[in-house]
Amino acid sequence: MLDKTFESKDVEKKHYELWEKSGAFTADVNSNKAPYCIPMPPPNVTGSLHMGHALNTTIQDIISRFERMQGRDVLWQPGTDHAGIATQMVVERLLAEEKKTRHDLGREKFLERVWQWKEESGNTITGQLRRLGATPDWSRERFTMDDGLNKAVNKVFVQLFKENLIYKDKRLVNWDPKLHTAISDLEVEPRETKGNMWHLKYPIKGMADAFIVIATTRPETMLGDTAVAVHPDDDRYKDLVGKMVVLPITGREIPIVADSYADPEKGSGAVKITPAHDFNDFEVGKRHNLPMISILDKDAKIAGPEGANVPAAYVGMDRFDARKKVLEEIEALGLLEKVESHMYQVPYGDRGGVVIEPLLTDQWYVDAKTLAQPAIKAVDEGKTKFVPANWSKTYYEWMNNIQPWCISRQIWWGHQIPAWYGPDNSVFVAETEAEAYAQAKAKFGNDVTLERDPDVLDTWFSSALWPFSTLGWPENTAEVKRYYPAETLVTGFDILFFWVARMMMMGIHFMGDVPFKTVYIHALVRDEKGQKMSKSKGNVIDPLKIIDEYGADALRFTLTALAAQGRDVKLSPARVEGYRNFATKLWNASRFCEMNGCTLKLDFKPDSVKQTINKWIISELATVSRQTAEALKAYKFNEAAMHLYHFTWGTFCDWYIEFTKPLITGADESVKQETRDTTGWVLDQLLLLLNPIMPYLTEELHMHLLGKTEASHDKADWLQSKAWPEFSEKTIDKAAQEEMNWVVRLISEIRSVRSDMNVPAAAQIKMLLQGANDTSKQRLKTYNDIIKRLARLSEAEANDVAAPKGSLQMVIDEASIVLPLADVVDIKLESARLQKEIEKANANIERINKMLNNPAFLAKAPEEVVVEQTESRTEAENLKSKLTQALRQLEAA
RNA sequence: GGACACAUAGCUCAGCGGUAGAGCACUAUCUUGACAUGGUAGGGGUCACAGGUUCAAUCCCUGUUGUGUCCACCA
Repeated sequence: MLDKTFESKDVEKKHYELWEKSGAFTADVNSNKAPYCIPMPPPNVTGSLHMGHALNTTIQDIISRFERMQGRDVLWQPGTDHAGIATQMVVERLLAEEKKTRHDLGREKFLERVWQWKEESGNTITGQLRRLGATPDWSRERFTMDDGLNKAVNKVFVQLFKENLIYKDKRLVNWDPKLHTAISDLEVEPRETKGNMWHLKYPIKGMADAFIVIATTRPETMLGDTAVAVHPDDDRYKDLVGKMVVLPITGREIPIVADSYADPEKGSGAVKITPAHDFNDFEVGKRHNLPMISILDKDAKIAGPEGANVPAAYVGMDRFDARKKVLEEIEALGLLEKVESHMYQVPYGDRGGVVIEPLLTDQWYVDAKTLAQPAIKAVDEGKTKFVPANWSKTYYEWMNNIQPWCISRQIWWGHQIPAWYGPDNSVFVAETEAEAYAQAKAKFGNDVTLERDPDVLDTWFSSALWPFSTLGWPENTAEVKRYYPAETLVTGFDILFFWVARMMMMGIHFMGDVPFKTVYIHALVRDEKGQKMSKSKGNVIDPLKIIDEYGADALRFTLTALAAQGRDVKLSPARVEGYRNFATKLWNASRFCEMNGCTLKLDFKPDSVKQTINKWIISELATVSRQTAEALKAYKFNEAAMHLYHFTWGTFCDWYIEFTKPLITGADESVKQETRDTTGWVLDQLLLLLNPIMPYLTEELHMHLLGKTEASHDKADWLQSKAWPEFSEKTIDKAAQEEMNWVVRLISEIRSVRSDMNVPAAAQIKMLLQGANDTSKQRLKTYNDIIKRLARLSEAEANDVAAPKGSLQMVIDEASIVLPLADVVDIKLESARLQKEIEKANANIERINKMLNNPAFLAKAPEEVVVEQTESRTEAENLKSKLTQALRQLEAA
C-alpha cells in the first residue's frame, strides 16, 4: 500500500544506486541500435552544483532517457574539466593557509599536490549530478588531463604547429598582474568604472610656450609614450605634424605624427601613443615605426626598462601610485590643463579580479581566422544547426571577427606545451620528449640539453577537443567511428565562444566533420526577479537544498516547464512547490488506483476496450503521447511538460477518475473489469511518458503498480528500459472524444450556474433536459450516474414539458438545461445572469456578422474559415434565442 | 558604436494571421472514502506606442519608447 505522500529522499538514493549498478546508462559500441551521442559540457573539477548545471543536466537527461526509449543506443559522455587557473587558485589558497606559495614547493611537488586535491575533492560535482538523477555513461567518464586526452592535446598542438596554424609571437597580450599569466580576450571582462580624464600639456620643442594638449585616462603610461598622434585632416594640428614634443618628466623627445587613429572628436583631438601598453597604440606604433617602451613589469609595477627612460624614483612603484606621482609632477610643472570626470570600461581578469595590463610578451597563438572559415561554412550549410536559430547570428558575428587565440598560460596546472628549446633558442615541437631530443641531437651533436617551454595551454584548448578526444582519438577506435559526430550538444550561451565555436573549429579540422549536428542553447537561470544569481547578491538558490526540500523530480519538472526557448529562466521556490504538488497529485491518483484494484494487466489490449469512456481516455492518452514526443524532438521542453501536466491533472485526475468512480464499484462486472484494467494501464502509460522528466517518482509508482519490491523489481521492469508508447491514428476515437466532451460540458454548465446562483454545494437538485435530440437523450441515459454525481443532482432526465416557474436555464447545443428551483431561485440574480449571457452572445453575433457581411472577406478568406464562422454564428444565434426565451419565461413568472 | 533578444492578467511566463492562455496570487465555497501539497466555481488583459501589409494583426513589416544581454571601445 502506498504511503500518504511521496517521500522523495528515501526513494531517490535507492533507485539511483540500482540503476547505476545495473549498467542502465551504458552505451554499447556493438549495439545494432542507431547511435545517439550527446557530449556533456564537462563541469569544472572545482565546481559544485548550481542552477545552471541543474538546468543543463536536466535537459540532457531528458533527451538521453527519451532517446533510449526511442530505441537509440545513447552515449551521454560525462567528465570533468581540469580548469587550469581556477583549480590552481584553489590549491594555492590551501597552500596559503600553510603560509606557502607554489614556488616554495616547486613545479613538480605543486602538481602532485593538485592531483592529490583532485583525487580527494574532484568528484563532488559528479556526485551532485547523480542526485539530480542524471544518467550519463559513468563508465566512460573522462577528465581533460587523462592520459588519453593528453595524447589528443599533444597531437593537435604538434599538427597545428606543423601546419603553421600555431605559432609563437611577441605582441601585446592581456596580462593578469595578479595571476602572472596571459589570458585570452574572452577572459577579460570590462567593468564600468568612474574615472578621470586628464588633459595634459606637452611642450613643443623649439617653440616657446607652445603646447599640444593630450587627454588620457592613464597618465602613468606617459612614461612610455613614444609619439603624439593627430588626425591628418585636423586643421588645428596640421602645422605641428613632424615637430617634436618634449615629454614632461622624462624629457624624452617624441614626434607628432599624423594618423587617422586620432579622432578629432575625442578629447583634444591629439592622443598620446604608448605602443607597449595599449592595443591601439601598438598598431599606430607599428605603422610609424615607433620604439616600444615597456615601463611595467609582470606585477604591473614600474620597471626600469632597457633604455632606462623612466626616472629612478618611479622604478618599483605600483601603477596606481605612479599615476598619482605623475599627476603631482605634471601639476607642479603647470602642465595640467584640466580634469574631467569620465565613465569608462576598465578591463578586469575574470579569474584574478584585477585590472588587466596590456603587456608585450612572447606567447603561443592559434590562427583562429583560418580555422574559423570552414566552421562558418558548416553552419551556413546547415551541417550544424543552432536551436533557437538566432544564435547562429551571434556565432557568425564572432567568427567573422575572430582574433588570434592566445593559448599559452604562465601557470603550472594544465597541459604543458610540447615545445623544447635548443641552445640557440631553436624550437622543437614534438609529441614526445624523445622525439624532441632526437631532433636536437641531429642538429647540435650529442651533448645537448633542451629546455621545455614552461607554459601550459589554455584550458579551453583541451575542451575544444572534447567531442572526439573522449572517444579515444587519436586512436581509431570503434567509439570514434560510431559516436562522432554527436547528435546534440546542450549548453548555455555563456560559453558559445569559449567552447562551442572552438569545438567547431577543432572538430572540423581534425575529424573532417562537424562535432555535433544540433546545438541546443538554453538560457541562464536567474532568480525570481530576473537577477543573475550571485553569491555577493545573496540570491543564489541552491539546487541541492531544493532537492532536499521538494525532491529532484519537482526541481526537474520545474526547470523543464520553465525552459522555453530564447528566454531566461526565472526560478522561484513557489514554482517548485507547485510542481511538487503536481508530483503529489500523481502519487495520490496512483494511490486511488491501487485502492480500487486498478492494477496493471500486462496483456491489456487498448484496442479491445468496449466502453466509450475508456476509448476516450485512451484517445486522450494517445494524443498527449504524440504531442509530448513531438515537443521533445523539437527541443520544446516546456511544451512537453505542459502537455503532460494538463493530461495528468486536468484530464486523467479531474475527469476520468471522477467518471469511473461509479463504474469501478458498480454492478456491471464486465464494465467494472474493463474500466479497472484501463485505468491501471493508462496510469502506467502515463508514468512512462513522465519518466524522462520525473524518473524517481514514476519508477517508484511503476514498481508498486506491478506489485514488486526493490528486490524483485529488476532492470527489465524499469520504465527507463521500455519503449516510448506509440499509438496509431486509429487509436484516437473522435466519436468517443466528442461524446465525453458533451458530458464534460454539461456538468461544467450546471456547476457554473449553481455556483453563480448560490445554490448550496450540498443541495441535491433535479435537472431536466429540454428539446434534446436522440443522441443527447442516449448520452444522458448512459452517463446518468456520472452526471448526477458530478453535478450533484438528484435526478437528471430528458423531458420536453415547459420549464417550471423559477427555473435556472442554460443551453447545451440543441438542448436546454433546466434546473427547477422554484423557491430557491433569486429571480433578479438569474435574470441578470441571463441578460449578461445574452449580451455576450449578441456581441459574438455582431462580430461574426461584420465579417460575413464583408464581400472582401467572403471572396478572399479561405473556404473553411467562412464555413467555420457561419457555423459559429448559427450556434450563437441558437444560444441567444434559447436564452432570450428563458429570460421571458422567468420574467413572466 | 554594432548585434541580438524582450515588452501579453497583480506576479512569472506560454501562445498565435481567424472570439486571449497557464501556473502562482486573489475571491467565494466545499473536509464527498485518492489527494486541503486537495475539489468546485469566479474576478482580472486596448496583448508597450505609432504607422503599414492583409478580407482579417496581439501575431507579419517599419519606426518610436523602455528593458536586458553579448561584442567592440581604457584620449
